[in-house]
Amino acid sequence: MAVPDKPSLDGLEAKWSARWDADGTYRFDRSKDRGEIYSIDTPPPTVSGSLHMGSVFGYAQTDSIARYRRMRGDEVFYPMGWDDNGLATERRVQNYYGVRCDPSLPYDPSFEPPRQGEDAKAKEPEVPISRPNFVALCERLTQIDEQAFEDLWRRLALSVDWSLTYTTIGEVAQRASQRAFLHNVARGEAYQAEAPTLWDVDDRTAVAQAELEDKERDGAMHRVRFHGVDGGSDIEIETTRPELIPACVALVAHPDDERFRPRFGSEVASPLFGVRVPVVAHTLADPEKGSGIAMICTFGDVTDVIWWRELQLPMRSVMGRDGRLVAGPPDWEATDPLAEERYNQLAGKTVNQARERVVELLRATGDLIGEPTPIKHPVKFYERGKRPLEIVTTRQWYIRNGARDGALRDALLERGRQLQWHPSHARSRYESWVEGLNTDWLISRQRFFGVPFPVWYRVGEGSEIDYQEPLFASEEHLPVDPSSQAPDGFREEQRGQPGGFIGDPDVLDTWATSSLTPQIADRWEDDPDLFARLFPTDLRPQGGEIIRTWLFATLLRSHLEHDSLPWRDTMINGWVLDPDRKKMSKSKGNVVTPITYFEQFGSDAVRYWALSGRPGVDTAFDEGQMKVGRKLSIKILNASKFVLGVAGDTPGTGADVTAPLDRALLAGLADLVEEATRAFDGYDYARALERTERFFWSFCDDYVELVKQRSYSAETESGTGSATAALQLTLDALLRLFAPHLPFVTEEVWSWWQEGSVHRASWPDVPALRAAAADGASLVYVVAAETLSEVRKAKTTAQVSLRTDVERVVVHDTPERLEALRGAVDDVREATRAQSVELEEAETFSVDVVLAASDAA
RNA sequence: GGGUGCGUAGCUCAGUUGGCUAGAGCGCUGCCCUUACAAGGCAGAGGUCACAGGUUCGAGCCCUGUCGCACCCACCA
Repeated sequence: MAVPDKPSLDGLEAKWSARWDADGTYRFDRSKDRGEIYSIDTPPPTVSGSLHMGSVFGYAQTDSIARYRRMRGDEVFYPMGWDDNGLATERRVQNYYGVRCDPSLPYDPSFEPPRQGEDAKAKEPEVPISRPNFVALCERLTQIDEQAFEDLWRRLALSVDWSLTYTTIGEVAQRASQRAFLHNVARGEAYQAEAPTLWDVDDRTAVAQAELEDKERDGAMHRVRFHGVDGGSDIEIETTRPELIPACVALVAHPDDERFRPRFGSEVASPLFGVRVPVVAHTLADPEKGSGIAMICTFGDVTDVIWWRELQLPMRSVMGRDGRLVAGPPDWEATDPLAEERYNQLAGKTVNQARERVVELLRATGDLIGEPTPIKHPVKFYERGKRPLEIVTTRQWYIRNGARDGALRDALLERGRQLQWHPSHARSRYESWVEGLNTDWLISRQRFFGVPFPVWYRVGEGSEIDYQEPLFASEEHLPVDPSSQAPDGFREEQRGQPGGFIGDPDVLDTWATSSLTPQIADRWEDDPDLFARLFPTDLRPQGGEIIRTWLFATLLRSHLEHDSLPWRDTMINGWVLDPDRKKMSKSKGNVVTPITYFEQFGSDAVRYWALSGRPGVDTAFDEGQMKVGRKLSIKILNASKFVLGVAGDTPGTGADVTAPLDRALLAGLADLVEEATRAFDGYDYARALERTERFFWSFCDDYVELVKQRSYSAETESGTGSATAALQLTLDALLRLFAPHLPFVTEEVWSWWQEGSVHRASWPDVPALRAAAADGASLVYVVAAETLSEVRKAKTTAQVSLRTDVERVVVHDTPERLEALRGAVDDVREATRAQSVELEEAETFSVDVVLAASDAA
């Protein structure tokens, strides 16, 4: 293809993405051995909403690494996955279609959703539909969303092999998730337990520690009187949750607290309900807080759970799974009709309603001391939740994660040290998370769109369910759906019948699938040959905010299943900040959609912005950087057009590089390649880009200007062949160096004069450049460029055109630098349009410029 | 309470073994239609490198402390 007269960026994205797809440019060759392969464990984006610049930011960075490794000769395994299972999708489906899943409803084969589209948000009540109908809608919408994501990624030029794409709800992922779970069970790493659990009352599901988020909320501190009994005096406590007084099981103070020491072992009676509770001691009670003594309820917060467990207190739960107080008082042992009547005023109320009522009652009985004091305090939320979490007792599945096992915890910390973190300090976030784990990983969710547990339970003759000995699916049948399939040895008709079975109704935490992305993408036991060529993988790129979830969980699963790290390196990308330095997020309403920026500046320009962000560093969203990227791309087009115009569009001019200036350029180019290589090997795509860009601008401004006249000359003249050879060699290398960052424009220029794709070309070869540079000394180029710059400055100061003729240029400099300049003095004379260039020794560098007589000042 | 990162030109940021007058881009100002590029090019102004000590011949870079910002972790009644 020839060099166009008027090069342009328009249409490059569509043209080249189609070509790459047709040519299979990024196709993975699975016949390669492990040692030849560079495998990437790509983050599967959550396909539950709009696309934002944060995704573009991190994925572009990963892609630059993939492209670099490919050019270095590695066979790059770079798949894409879609994380479509889980609550995020369910929420989106609810809003999008105006429906709600009610598992008690029967399947309706002719169901069509009442509405469609996000803006239809929840004016009308949601229509309840069956679980199979709901799951079908989830599948329908995720397919639409996944296509939109793929289009975006293609526009961004992610060099993934699209034939490798997986989804976290897909069959491969389900099989891997269930298999890994069964292995965990077999090794005793997964277990079920009935225990107090953090519970989201809106989504009606248990949530795990990793999904918690503290939020500052307005609250009020209530000072409340507990009544002395058996001759003891009253005790005042402070609480933010007076509605839980009926769930109170004890008061607790620090064992060394002299104020309460005499009371330990005695009892007090709760206000309103008159329930006798013991006064107990525990070191977690803080004498500084409140009145120094706290009430323990089942359960107000996670500290209550610890006290309850360690002090072996009774259970008096009042919180329902719907976030309302349950009907009828808890087991108070001694029941008082008045107390019962008071409790019944609270039953069925939400937390806030119950709190109000309790305060009224306390005020009436005189047990509220003073008025409630407004405070701000942190409250635990599910990270995507609207209301605070409650704690209810439920049966759940867990995987051991080191929270209760020091040896496992130490092993995981050691794994963290074996992993290569980029940047290295990202590891501290992992370590503080592992060190702070306080519960095993709760992996069951009371939700619908997810991977089911491959588990059934026997139903006894009296219809009681036997949770003690679950029936597990056998591995050869995976994936299974226990809600529609019967366990071995049973028939479907026995479902729910005495002597029959029931399926486990829960689904796995989405992270219990996502934590297996290496096994899913690499096809694990489905394709052991492929797995052996890919696992453990080379790179895990991801955001820092999911170190505690995705990274930790993946490392844990790999440690348990394979006794190895899942990857060798991890690259942690930063946040995208809006211009006000706030993290961009949908909830803050400050996100911008990438597509408008692709259209306005071009994909390469958007990538340029993303790849200017240093590894791991939070980076401001900056249109200015995109403008710069666009300018750079256009400059590459034009400079290439010039080079190929004078040097010809046939690669390899055959001439030797002989001129000192040309050799100096190539010596500098070799240095650049070494530096860019070192940067990329350390995952510093930004440094590689910055250095390459700097060299390129100098090449355009200085070198091209210096050799312009010489390269225009007829082939026979001395030095012409040297210049054109150097120009070609440099353009060739620069296109390769820019290719990982700016895939479209480099491919376009490459196509003007080279065979194949630049993205399958090799990374520039330093020894070859050194050989071509021969004795080249960078100083020649440096001094020549500085001299040229001084002359330009003189002309600018004189307010004359740069093509104005110059009578005389006198360069004052040290002998060493003058000697260097001597090799390029003809080029300097031509470029400055000077009649003569004279060199005079001096202590420091300076240039006298005498403009032509007619223009001279 | 513990931890991590960051504080360099009006703005966004480079500055990797401590080394000559601290850099880039944007923005601002001025000049130039130079046969690759006017949706461009060239040049200029602009900085007590948060602050205070210390190590060193020499510190933006190393050490100590202080202040500020962001984030992470934690049993916050």
